[in-house]
Amino acid sequence: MKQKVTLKQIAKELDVSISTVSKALKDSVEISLDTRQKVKAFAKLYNYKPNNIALSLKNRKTKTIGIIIPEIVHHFFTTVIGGVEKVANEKGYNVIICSSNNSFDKEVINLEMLASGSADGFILSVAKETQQKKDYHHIEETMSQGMPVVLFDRIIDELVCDKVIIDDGKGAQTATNHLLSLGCKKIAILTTVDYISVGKLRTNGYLRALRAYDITAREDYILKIEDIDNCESEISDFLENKDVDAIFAVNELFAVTAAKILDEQGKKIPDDVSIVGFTDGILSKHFIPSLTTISQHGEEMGIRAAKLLIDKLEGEEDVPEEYKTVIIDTSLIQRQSTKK
Amino acid sequence: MKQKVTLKQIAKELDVSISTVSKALKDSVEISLDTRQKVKAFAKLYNYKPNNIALSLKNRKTKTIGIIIPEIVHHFFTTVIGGVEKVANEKGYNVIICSSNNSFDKEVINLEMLASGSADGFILSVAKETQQKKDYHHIEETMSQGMPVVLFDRIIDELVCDKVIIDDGKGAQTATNHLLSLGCKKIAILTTVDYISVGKLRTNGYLRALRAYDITAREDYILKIEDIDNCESEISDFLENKDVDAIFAVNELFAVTAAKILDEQGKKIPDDVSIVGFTDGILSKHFIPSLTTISQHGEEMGIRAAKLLIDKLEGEEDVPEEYKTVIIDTSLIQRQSTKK
DNA sequence: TATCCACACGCAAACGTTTTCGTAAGGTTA
DNA sequence: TAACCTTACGAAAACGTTTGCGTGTGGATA
Repeated sequence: MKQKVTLKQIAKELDVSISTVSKALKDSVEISLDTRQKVKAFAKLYNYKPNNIALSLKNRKTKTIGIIIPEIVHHFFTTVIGGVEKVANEKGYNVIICSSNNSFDKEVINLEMLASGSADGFILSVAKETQQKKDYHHIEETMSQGMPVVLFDRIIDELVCDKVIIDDGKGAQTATNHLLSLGCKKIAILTTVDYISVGKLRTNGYLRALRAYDITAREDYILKIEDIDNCESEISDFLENKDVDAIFAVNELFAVTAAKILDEQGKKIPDDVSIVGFTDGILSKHFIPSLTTISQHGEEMGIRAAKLLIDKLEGEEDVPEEYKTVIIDTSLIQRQSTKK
Repeated sequence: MKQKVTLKQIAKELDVSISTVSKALKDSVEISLDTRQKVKAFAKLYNYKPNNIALSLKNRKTKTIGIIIPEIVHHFFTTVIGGVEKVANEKGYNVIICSSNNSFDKEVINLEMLASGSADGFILSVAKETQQKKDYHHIEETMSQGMPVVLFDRIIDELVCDKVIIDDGKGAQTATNHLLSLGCKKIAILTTVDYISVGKLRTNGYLRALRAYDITAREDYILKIEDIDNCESEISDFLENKDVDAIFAVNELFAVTAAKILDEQGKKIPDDVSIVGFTDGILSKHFIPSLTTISQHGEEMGIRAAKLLIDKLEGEEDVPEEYKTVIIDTSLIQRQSTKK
């Protein structure tokens, strides 16, 4: 088992100094051609690779981006990661991914861990618990130590930093408008509790769309689901004996669950009830009927977030602070769950 | 913007030496109680956190596990990651995730990058291209440098290291047996091309099950799909005018795509055709009808892989090399796509 | 008073790099 | 031959830690 070879070892073998080896490998003119070639040959033979840790310590940067997301087993977030990776790799950055599992504590731990030397900056979507607690000290602290942070999707208005979001309200409005334009009048919404920022925004968009059509929103058409894991029974209770002709669901799971329940009730989609979801994931695409949905363009979000972050990382040190909020366009993908 | 505070700075402020600060923070008896308290108070005030990079360099270990997977936007792999994270976090390890995007080159780059200082060991599932090329020098090299590697799912028989797999053949056999026991006689299989190890193993399991039932396998009941992105048309062609009463698909996507096509052909599931899939993902669970499938227990795989790796990392240095192959049990999850 | 021992702390090396600066040897110029 | 310039290399600092060991101070002991 040959251990990793270091400059020191090469230097010893070749009976030159460490600095000579380092310079030779970098093709410095300070070193004679002869020595350069000898060193390089030796390095190649022993498969020398500079130690990243040492480089990080020396350069005081890691060339690594930290991503912290609420869930790793989640299609939307993974598409965002995909986008980040794309840009990061192009620019020679590595990516560390951690999941907070929607726990505030784990978010804090992960952030502090990565912040103490492992990453130069962060792309993050905050945990549910964090949004609930409204405690952002860990993020503020990270920024105040000079590490840029880009928030995406589940952002925090109070925090001054770069952000990448979709216009959740507008997306929801588009979805609802689509249903209205199809002639639907009794449109229910399946949404989340209010402390989830995106849930609230989407609910508002739904309400706005109704208002624009002079339709009075009805309390009993709004279901704020508490426990996602148990959404089936909540939705089932909600839909029982309810006379709706359309459903707007703020995520995929709610949409397909509703579809399933309607199916069991003997209702036809889209003939009896139309459904529009949010997030263009695998479920929407492959479900029968396939679901009309609002695409969030996750990969694009990742790309933009990564670019913003890298710009900050590679930008001038003392350029006046300037923070951007990028709003990614959503788009309606029309499929089978809404009639033409 | 207060920069990160270091031992040196604290030492300077308090007019003591760096070592005193370090020891004080560690509650060393060498340092007087008085000084200790002073240092700690100051450190807390300035929110001192030891620099991980420096620690890694000093200790020659990073307390980080590298995961390299073929795809990040993939339910099964993310569940594995979930399992790895669970164990890793318990044991104080960090996790770096990279995706090879099924490209050999990217796999090599990622591995070399992480191997040069960023991670102590690896958990990896190889890229399609790597299986095709049969070039494993990068993995061998990593191991020869003393970094343990645990392979999972898409493993490489030739490589001597820890492995975590499911018994793909047995799983496929279970699936096929299930169909046979329901009285199905004309069972088709939708599988991948042979160089994907798990695809081949599953195909073999299918064949074995048929043989045990004294049913001769028919070439025209076997579809080896080349291009996953284009599976719909391949499956559609395959299924046209084909008189089958059951389908075993080696993954979720093939299963639902087949279901969709059958639906369009006016065939009822499970009455006309039964379907069994592989991988218990979101699609299988939420599809209508929900799919009977073989669960791979991804999280469990992750947990076992992480444990194996950490055991190696924390084990004695010169204990005789010993490698384990853990086989995770698969299980049949019976749902609506196969009749009772 | 000379010796010894705790006590409390500092020095320095080490981890693997990069880079600035210094310098010896040899050659060129005046 | 003295002054100078190249060429080719080495020494050392720096990044932030940890830790073994050395050491000055003061008090206790003989």
